[in-house]
Order: sequence, then structure tokens, then C-alpha cells
Amino acid sequence: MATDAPATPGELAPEDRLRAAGLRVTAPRLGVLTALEREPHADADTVARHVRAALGAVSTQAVYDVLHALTEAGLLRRIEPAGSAARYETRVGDNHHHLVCRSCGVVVDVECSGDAVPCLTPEPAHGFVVDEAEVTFWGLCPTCTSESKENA
Amino acid sequence: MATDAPATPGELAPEDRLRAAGLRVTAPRLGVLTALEREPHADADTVARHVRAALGAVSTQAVYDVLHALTEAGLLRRIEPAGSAARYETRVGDNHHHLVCRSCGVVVDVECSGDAVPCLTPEPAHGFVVDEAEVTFWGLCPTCTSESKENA
DNA sequence: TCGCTAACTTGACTCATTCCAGATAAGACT
DNA sequence: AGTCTTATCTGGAATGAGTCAAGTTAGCGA
Repeated sequence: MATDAPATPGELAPEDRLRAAGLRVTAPRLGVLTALEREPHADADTVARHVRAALGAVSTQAVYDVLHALTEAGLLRRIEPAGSAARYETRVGDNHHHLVCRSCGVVVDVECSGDAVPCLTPEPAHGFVVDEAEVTFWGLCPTCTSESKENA
Repeated sequence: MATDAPATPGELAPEDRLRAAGLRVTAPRLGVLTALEREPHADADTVARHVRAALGAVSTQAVYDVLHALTEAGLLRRIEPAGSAARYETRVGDNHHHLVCRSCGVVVDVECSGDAVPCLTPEPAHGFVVDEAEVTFWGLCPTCTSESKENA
């Protein structure tokens, strides 16, 4: 069997992604990538805890530095749902959106409906040069829905 | 001429909107509503400055309380574009979206393309009960676009 | 006009994140 | 292997947005 198979078929392993982006391969960086593959949409603190569990001591600074560097390099995408700290994910490049639970804050990916990009261009763009359309769906996750029913 | 005509035709004056929502009419609340009608998409701090300019001393806490109460009551809508503090607007009830400048942070309203609501329902909602689709367009405003051209 | 209660004041406090700056460690090109 | 850089570490301090708590003020219905 292959060692360290990439999480997503067709994608490079963490190490190779770093190299491809012209970044040095370091333990904290691999740790951050691995942590986010294991738990997508984690915030900085959660990532730090994962990385520390895997590698031992890693400074908070280092985690923030890595998250910034990888986001800058396009290996991570940073999302910031209203009301929660910044979260990161390794799914980049595709146009997917997010579904956020108002109650527990959990975030799940949703594909952009259909294969076309529906809302990518607002009609009269007010002179803006638009480069991205971000769609966030708000609601209640299955767990929180059933919990609120119980209390009703 | 009518005194204190509502800002939007067909809408109630700030005072009446408060009463209609079952809220007490107080100077800070009227100040906040007026400030946001004058400058939509202002953050808490900007609102506080406007209100103080109009009324004299008003505590920061009062401004936050008012913003929360009015948001709760449905008189304000809170938006939180990534990277900036929470902003508020008095346009509620209609399904409009936002265009945010990556450079200067300015926010402008965009109508939801067409009259239908395009992206309101993600297809397989993963069991979520979705109640809102928030669309944010990112780009450069006309001013920042021309400035970046000059430096090129 | 009175009194109840919602709304406001003050001030301390949390939390995520950033900045700083010198010292150390470890990739990677030669 | 050696050197040059780029990352990371320690750890302290600062920032900005927003919250908590307890006491005071004032809207508004009776």
C-alpha cells in the first residue's frame, strides 16, 4: 500500500502541496494540514490542540504563522462565520459554500447548487470588480433541531 | 411639510417602528436608528460616534444593548463581513445582499439578482433546517480599483 | 402622579488575534 | 557537509470587539 496517500484522490500529499507552493516542509506545517484534513472547519485553537497532540509543544505563534502562510499560499481557505472565530479548511479552489448551525456553530460544506455558479455575478456591480461570491446558509443542524423539538 | 418624515416611503418613522415592536422609545434608540439611516453598514463604534454627536454622552454599553435589542426585535440586521467588526443596517425584511471591498472595507447593497431568490435553498441540506442564505460578494470598489491601477 | 420595570451607566473583564524582538533551530541549495 | 535563509520559540504586551454585573435612571401604563 502507498504510504501517506493523499486525503482526496487526485490531490497531492501535504508534503508535496507545501513544496508545490514553494514553502518549506516543516513539522508544524504538516501538522496543521493534517489536523485540518482530520477536522475541517476547525478554528486556530482547535488546530493548535490537534497539532500539539501530534507533535508535542508547538507555540501559539507558530500556529497562527502557519495558518497565515498557508492561507496566503492558497493551501488553506479561511472562513469567518458571524459569531465565531476564524475557521480554516483545506478544500480550496472549488466553489463550495457553507451551512452553519445557529445553535451549535457546526459548519458543513455544501456544493454550489447544480454545476453552474449561480450567484457569482451580481447584476449591476456598482462599479466593483467582483472576484468572489461567498454564500453562507444559516439554520439548525439535525442534532440541534431534534433537541429543540424535545424542549417544545 | 410633514415633521420627521420616514426615511423610506411607506415605512414608519423611527419612533413608531420602536413602538410597533413593543419597545420603549428612548433617546439612544432613536439616535441609533437615525445614525444607521444616515450611514448604513456602520459598525458599533461609528454608530456610537454619531449618536454622541447628536445626543451628547451615551455609554458604549448602551449602544451595544440598543443594537442587540433592535436586532432581536427585527428592526436592524447585523452583518459581519470577514475581517471587519459587526455592521448594522436598517434595511430588513427584504432579501438583499452585500458587496464588500477587500481593500477599503466599504459595503454596498445589491439586490438579489432578478426577483426570485436564487440560492435560498441548498439542494441536499444535510438534514439542516435552513432559514437564511447570506450572500457576500468580494471585490474592489471603484475607488480602490483606480488607485491600484495608478500604482501599477 | 406613581410605581414597576425596562433601559442606561460605569467599570472591570474575556477572548481571539496581532505585534515585538532577540535567540534558536532546521530546510534546502551548492 | 556547510552555509544561507527562513521558520519557529519564548513570552510578554497590546489591541479591538464585545460581554458581565451591579447599581441608577427614566418610559409609560394605571
